[in-house]
Formats: sequence, C-alpha cells, structure tokens
Amino acid sequence: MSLDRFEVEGNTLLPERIASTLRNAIVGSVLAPGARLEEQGLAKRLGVSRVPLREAFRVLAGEGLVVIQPNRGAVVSARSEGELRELFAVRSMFESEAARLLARSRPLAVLDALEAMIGDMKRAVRARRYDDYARIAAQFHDLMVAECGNHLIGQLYDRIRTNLRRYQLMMVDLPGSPAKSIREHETILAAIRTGKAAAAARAAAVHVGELVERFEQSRPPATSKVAKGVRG
Amino acid sequence: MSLDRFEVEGNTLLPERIASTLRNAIVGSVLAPGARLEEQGLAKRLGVSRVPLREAFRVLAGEGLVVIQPNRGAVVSARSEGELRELFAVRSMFESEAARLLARSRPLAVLDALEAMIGDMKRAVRARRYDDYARIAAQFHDLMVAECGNHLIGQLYDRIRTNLRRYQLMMVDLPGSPAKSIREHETILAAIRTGKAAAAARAAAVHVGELVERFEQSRPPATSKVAKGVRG
DNA sequence: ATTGTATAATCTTTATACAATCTGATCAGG
DNA sequence: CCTGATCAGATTGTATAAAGATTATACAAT
Repeated sequence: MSLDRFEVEGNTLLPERIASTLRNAIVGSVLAPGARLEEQGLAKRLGVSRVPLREAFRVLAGEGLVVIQPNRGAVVSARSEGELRELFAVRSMFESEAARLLARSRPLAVLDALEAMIGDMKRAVRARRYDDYARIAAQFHDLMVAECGNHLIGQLYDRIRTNLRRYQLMMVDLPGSPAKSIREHETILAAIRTGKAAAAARAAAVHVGELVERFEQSRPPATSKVAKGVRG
Repeated sequence: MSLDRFEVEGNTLLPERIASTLRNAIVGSVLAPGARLEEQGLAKRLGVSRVPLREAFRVLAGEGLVVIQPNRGAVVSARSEGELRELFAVRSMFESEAARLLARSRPLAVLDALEAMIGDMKRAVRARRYDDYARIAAQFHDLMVAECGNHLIGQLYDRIRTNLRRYQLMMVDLPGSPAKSIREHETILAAIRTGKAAAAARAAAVHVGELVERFEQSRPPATSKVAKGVRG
C-alpha cells in the first residue's frame, strides 16, 4: 500500500515518458498553440519510433493539450479566454467540494499539514520570498484536493491544473495582496477545523474567485484569442 | 457551424472507432472488469492491426475504463462501490453548477426544450412507459449540462456518464417514484426560469442525491468489490 | 515441503519498412 | 475570379522483426 513511495521511476513506458516531455514543452510554451507535431521529425528528434509517439499523442489529446485532426496530424490545442474562465470555474468547484469533504472527515494529519503550510506562507511573506509563498500556496490547494477523500476529484483536478499551467498562471496565488490571500487560507482552514462544511466550501470558492479577479486585473482585457494556423 | 450535425460518421480515425467498440463492450459488460485485452487476438478479432489498437487502449485508459499495466498489457479496470460514490458526487457537482449557470444565462430555447421534456416525461409515466421516461429524464440532464455554457463541464460530464454506465445505471432515473422525480425536475426548471441560481443549484444537487439514495436502497449493501483476476 | 534457480514459452514493447489515403498547394483553363 | 486537375508531402494503417519482461515449468537445494 504505502510502498508506492518507493517505486522506481523509470519503469514507466516509453509513450508516457514521451507524453511527459511533450507536456512540459507545451505548458512551457516551447510548443506554442497551433504548432503542428510532425510525426517523422519529432520521432527523430526525440530518438523514438513513431508507434510510441502516436500513443503519446493520444494521451495528450485525452488531456486536452493537443487536438488530433483526422488525416492532418496532431496540433497543440488553442488557448482562449473562454477556456481560462471555464478552467477556473471547474477549479473552484473542485476546491470547494474538497473543502466541504475535509470539513466532514477532518483528518488530523492533513489539517496539521495545512496549518504548517500557512505558517510557512507567513514566514515566506515576511522574508519577501514571494516565489516561495506562491509555491507553498499551490501546495496548500494540492494537498486539500488530494486528501479530500474523493480520488476522482484528485484526478480531474490534476488535469485542470496541467491545463491552467499553459496560461502561465502556474496555479499560483498572484502576489497582489499576500496578506489578504493568507487570511483567505486561514478562513478556509478554520471552517474545516470546526466542521462547518458549507462555510469551508464557500470560503474556498471565494478564494478562487479572488484569484480570478486579481488575475483579470493584472492582464489587459485581451479579446478572445484563437491560435493562428488552426482552421475550424 | 451548425452543419456539424450532418458530419459523416465514417471520417473518424480507426483508433477512435476501435475505442468506441471496446467502450461499448466494457460498459455493456461484454468485457468484464479484470478482463485482459490481449493485443494479438483482439486485433485479429476486430480485423485491425496492432498499432491503432494500442492507441485505442490509450484513449480508454485516459477515460479510466482500462488500466495499462507496464509490460503486462491492458486490462479492463475494476469497479467499486467507492468509485460509484465518487462518480455520483462529481456528477452532482456538475449538474448543480450547470443549473446555476443556466439560471444566470437563461437561454430561452433550452428552457423551452427542458419544459417540453418534462411534458414528455409526464406522458410517458401516464402511459406506463417507464423506459421512455428514464430515457427522457437522462436527456433532460444531458441537455442541461451540454447547454450550461461551460464546455469543459460538458466534456468531463461525458466522461463521468460513460463510467456510470458501467454500473448498469445508465444515468437513468430509477423508476422508484416517477411522480416525485418529475416534481424534482420541475423544481429545477422553475428555479432556473426565475433566475434563482442558488436554488437551482440546490435543487439539482438534491435531485442527484435522491437518485443515489434510491439506488442504494435498490441494492443489497454489497461490500466494496474488487474485480477478480487483477493482481496488485 | 518449501525455497530458489534455470530455462522456455508467451506476450508486450519498440523499431522499421511499405502501401494506401488524404491534404494543401500550385497551376491551367474557363 | 472561380473551378478543377495535378502532384509533392504527410498521415494513416499494415506487416514484420527484434528486444525486453513476465509467467510457467522443471529441477536442484535447503
């Protein structure tokens, strides 16, 4: 059961390793939206054959990172403001539900870990290490969802998170107002600790909502952009 | 744009057609949980070669219907009471959010279609055609989610629905108390029509909750079953 | 009787080659 | 300008083979 932690990495199949490489390239904008994933050339560059590469395409297509256009090959999927909003909306649902579930089950170890993270956040802010702060805040959310008890939510959340990374948000709390953000985390945790499920859910949703707002303020209100080179 | 409806169905790629065939076999229990999907034999039986078959495995793995065990091939994934509960929980979230969104946007054509469906449900029940009733009720939920405005929710909902089908539930309203179920649909639609977003969301959640309850009553409280023939 | 080793058979995984089909672009003709 | 033919390039699907992993079986050792 908990021996999983000792699994040797590298036992993974080639298609998954290829998918991982391409995923990193996509979320890191090395492969831009609309970029065509040419089979032969890519296979040669990665030093693999076409069969596992094609399987990797299917994996990424299932995650929504690439689109397979019949007889025209795989293409990095487009981004849009609309998709971004949808991603945040679903993220909000998941985190909200995770908070609700945690408020019901209240696993002590998890709550303590969350508490510790808030402490780390405060220290990071005091030390003006805002990148650390953002990283810890992201871990806070990850832990909540991972330990909420609903494994399916965890799976789907991973997918959302991967897709959100494409928008250079990295699922981080934008450092607009760390103090306020920390208070929001505290509100969530307090509601969970006292078993107030509805309040916890609401607080989590509010927090994500604040993130969206801060994000939209931090960006020029760009009109919905569709990637070039991709025909409808 | 709306010409999509006239798409020719044979333009799809072979891996997707294979995946569709296998998906039907899995949700129809022709391929039972734990069944090994032997490449050679399956390729021969389906009249395809192994490469597109492998891609189909990846597609189904992404949907959670099969598990790819490194160097041991693809296996139909196990079912469990736990997964069933998780599926229902996520379904509830999605339908709830869909109802909320619809209450905000209130697209007239959709609301009228939903209204018409409730009429059809009533007629079906009066005629004691409970299978028709169940089918229409399922369409009611599908339409809500499909037209809620968040395309991502629609995608994820499809995945949930496919997985729920494996539990022989077919995403139907169990005909335990059609009259009550119809009232619940009416409550949802009324809240949407009057723009009461929170009420609509709550009504949708309540409805799914009732479905779960009816389902659990209709079954012996079977303990969490794991498929045979699958080694850890 | 149990444990461990060696070998063979089976299946998966990956690579490679080749044929068939589709796409997109170019270009000639109306 | 629009239509239709043509053609290179890419994708898709098949076939085959080699390499690696797993399982089964037999056999030796404790």
